[in-house]
This record gives sequence, structure tokens and C-alpha cells, in this order.
Amino acid sequence: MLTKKELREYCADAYEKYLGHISIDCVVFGFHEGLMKVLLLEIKSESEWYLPGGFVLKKEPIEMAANRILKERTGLDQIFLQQFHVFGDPERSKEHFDMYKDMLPDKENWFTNRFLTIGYYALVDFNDVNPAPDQFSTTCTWCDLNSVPQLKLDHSLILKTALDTLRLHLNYQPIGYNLMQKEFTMPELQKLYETILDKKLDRRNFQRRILGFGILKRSEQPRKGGAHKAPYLYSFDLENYRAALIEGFKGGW
Amino acid sequence: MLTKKELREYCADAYEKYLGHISIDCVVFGFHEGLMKVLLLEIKSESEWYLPGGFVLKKEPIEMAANRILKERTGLDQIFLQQFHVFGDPERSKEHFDMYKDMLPDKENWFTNRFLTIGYYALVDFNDVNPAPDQFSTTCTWCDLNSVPQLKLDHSLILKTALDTLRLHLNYQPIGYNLMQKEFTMPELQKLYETILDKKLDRRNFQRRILGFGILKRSEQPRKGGAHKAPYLYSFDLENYRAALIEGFKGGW
DNA sequence: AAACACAGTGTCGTTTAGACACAATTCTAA
DNA sequence: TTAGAATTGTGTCTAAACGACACTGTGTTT
Repeated sequence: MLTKKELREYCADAYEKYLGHISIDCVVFGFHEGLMKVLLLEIKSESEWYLPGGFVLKKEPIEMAANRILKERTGLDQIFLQQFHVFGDPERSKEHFDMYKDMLPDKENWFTNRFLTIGYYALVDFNDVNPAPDQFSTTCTWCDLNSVPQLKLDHSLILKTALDTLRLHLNYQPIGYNLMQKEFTMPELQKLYETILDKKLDRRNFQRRILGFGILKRSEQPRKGGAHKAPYLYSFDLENYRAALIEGFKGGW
Repeated sequence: MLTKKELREYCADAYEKYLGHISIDCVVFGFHEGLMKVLLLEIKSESEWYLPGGFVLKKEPIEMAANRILKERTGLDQIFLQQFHVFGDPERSKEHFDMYKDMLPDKENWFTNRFLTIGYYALVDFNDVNPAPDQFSTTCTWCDLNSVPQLKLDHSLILKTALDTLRLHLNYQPIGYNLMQKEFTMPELQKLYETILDKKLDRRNFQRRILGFGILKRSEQPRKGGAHKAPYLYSFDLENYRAALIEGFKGGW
């Protein structure tokens, strides 16, 4: 929790630098040991959690703002980001940091403002991330998607919407380049899909389908050293992958 | 074009009533005589066109703002609205009503602000609409989708994005209830799809597929009086239609 | 009455999707 | 050392979906 002095400085600074009434919240998905992960922050001295977020500089494109915010939390640049929804309920930010509401007069208190928030979801390679807390948090950490605690504000809704959107996008976009290591086996990729969708898929049908998209390259050499039969290694064919991102998979009409 | 006095009043009022830096722009699609239509406004005394839009009241949910804006332009309430993208380029609003930029000092001039705009697309029944211009326009009128003029600001991009989104949604959502009359024939509905997609579809395959969705009810009586063989009349089965809106059609996985 | 325009329905062959079986490789346990 | 379990690679069968296409029916036009 910020002191009164820190808060005053933060707010003065915010009014100076950022667009009013607009925030950005990011749902950062990672994939590790067969589990879907989300990046969360824990509020100082409370045990309340929220999504990484921030504000838009007065002359900054919003995509760049989202990138900047995530760079601060993850250390990563050039993250795969997808804007998915604006949350604009006037009550949504009422609870916003209301721990600070009595420390400054409303006029000077940035956090008593109403904020619309633009939701972005991000797909990142779990291993590349160095989680770093922000000014209001003690902890920044990965959390298993299936055991996410109650989040502050409407962040639980934002998370759910992000996940729904991601699942939808799975139907007409290639996914995985940003979540997997450079090389991976077919079962590993399948596990990713199963985790996102939260259901089992048939091995053989999965392989047939995913190969049909033409976005994978198979390495000459299978992965050695593991137990059991050595699986082939695959990587994404970036050219086709990017094309598919733009084109989309088979439409309905 | 507003007079200096009108402008001053408008701006004072705007700072009072609306959230800063946020606007809403709407792409209103209608369907008439086999053509896709978009609602456009023409700036007073220029022949420049733009999309219906407006601002968000300080305590108003954004969906309600979009509804309010559209009610003013169309006379319609309870319009089918779909938020589809936020346009946040810092340069996008630079040109914004720059005809007014010299009439007021920047501090007092609402229109010199940077605005992010939330894009909504709307589907409406062409015949129900009473187009009404706003304060800045002389004309509010339907325009054929395939002969839309150059639009102000980034409104051409907004329109294109709306159309792309609509086409995508066609793949997993029922569409038509908000665009067609209560009762319609199969060829009429097909024409709607063909117009949105801008391509021909096979009569028989279209019918098979659309009926397969289970969102249509066939009337007992065919439409009489027309030339040629009397076609059956259909209407949407609202219960199934709404269910399909939520459920979505067959996913890919 | 013939020609035409448009509507309704059915069929055929190909492609795709889902269910499933079997062979190959490597570790583990008897 | 060998049988079994686990895991991976690959193929096949069937049913459903999709795309191309042909025929029939009804009313208008000439």
C-alpha cells in the first residue's frame, strides 16, 4: 500500500502523463508442464489479486501501451497481443483501489475516476518470462488457470472473456508459436490444445488435422533420451503460420 | 458548420457531460432491395462523410451510449449491437473536425483532444429506420455498401473492420433476424448472405445448410401474388436463434 | 400452348471427421 | 532375458458434411 505522499505523487504524475478514463488490462497466458498459466499480481499487504494493467500515455498508440505494460511485468518485448473487448460498466472501477479513496480529495485522486478498460490477451513462452511486480503489488507470479483465486474488480470477468475468445480463435487461427518452445513434439502440442479447450482430443485425429493446416515442419531427428519411443520434433513453419494468422483457417461459407 | 458561439457551448457542455478521450462510432448495416447499406452522415456544407458516432456520458455504460447514439440517428431502440474493436492510434483524431480548430483555444476545444473510439456494428431493419442528421451534419442517409465514398478520419478503416468482423461472425452465429422483415423467403435470405459475403452461393446447398441450423420456421402459406412460383415464407425461431447466438454454430474442435 | 423465370427437392461423388487397431520403440519388472 | 506397460507413429473404416449438379412444379409472358 502506498503512503499518502507516494499516492499524491503517483496521481499528479498520472494526470500529467496518461489519458483519463482509459486503462488497459492484460491476460497473459503461458503454458508449463501441461498446465495453462495466467500471470497475476498480488496487492501489497492484502491478499487480493488482479491482472497486469496500466494506462495509456497521452500520445501513445494503445497497442504500444499494452506492450509497454507487459514489458514491465514480463521483461518481454514484441509479445503476441490480441485486443478482445472493452469493459465499460460505469460501476466496474468503483471498487478500484478504493483503499486509497480517503487519502486524497477526489479531484486529485486518479483512482476515483471512472475507467473503461481495454482487454488484451497475450500468449507468451512461459520460460522467457521474468515476472516483476508493479508499484501496487508485492508479487507477480504465474497461477494455474484452473485454480485462479477471486480477482479484484471485474478482472475475473475479463479473464473469462479472454479465455472464451482464445478458444474461439482456436477455430480459425494457428496458435502455439507464442506458447511453445522452438521445437516440440506432437503430443506436447496436443496437450496445449487440450489444456486450452479443457478436453481430451484423439491423438490420431489431432495429428491429421493440425498437419493439414500446413503450419508445421518436422525435424529430421526425433527427440532422444526420453523414455519410450522417441517422438519426432516439430517446429512452426513461420511463413505459413503468419499467412494462416492473416488468412484464417477454412471459413464456413 | 457551427458558429463560434455554438461551438463554445457544445464544448463546454461536452466537458461537463462526457468522458474525455473516448468516443463511439457505429457502423449501421441495413439490407434493402438486395443491397447492403450503411448509414452515413454528411458534414454541413462540405461534402465529407462520416459514421454516426458520439460520446459516453460520465455515468453511462458504453453499450447504452451506443444505443443512445443510434436511437438519435435512426429512431430505433434496442438495436442489435456488437462491439468489435477499439481504434487507438494517437493520430487518428488529429484531423477530427479540424475545421473548428482555430475557433477556440485548445484548452476549451473538445475536438482538439485525442479520442480513442470504440467501434460497434449494428444490424437493423432498413425499413424501420428514420435517418436523422446530428449537430454537425446536414444529411443522414443510407449508402450502398459498394459505393461508399471516402470517409473522414479513420472511418473507412472502421467500416472495413466492421465488415470483416461481420463476415467472420457469419461462420458461427446466426445473422438475419435484425436485418430481415418478420417473414421472408429463402431466396431473400440467401441474397442477404450473398450480399454480406459478396459472392454467389448455391441455392440448394444454402438451403440445406441454413435449415440444418434449426433456426428457421416455415409458414404454412407461401407468399402469393408475386410472379412465378409462390415461394414459402420463413421466419426465425427466436428461441433457437437466441440459443445459437450464445452457443455458436459447430466449433472446429 | 410454348417459352421463360423462378421455386422446391433429390442425388451423386468427394472430402472431412470421428472412432478405432495395430506396429514400433524404450523403459520396467519378473 | 523377456514379458509387459507406456508412449509414439501410422492406417483404415464408416458416417456425416460439402460441393456440384438435374429434374420437377408453378406461375407469367408472348
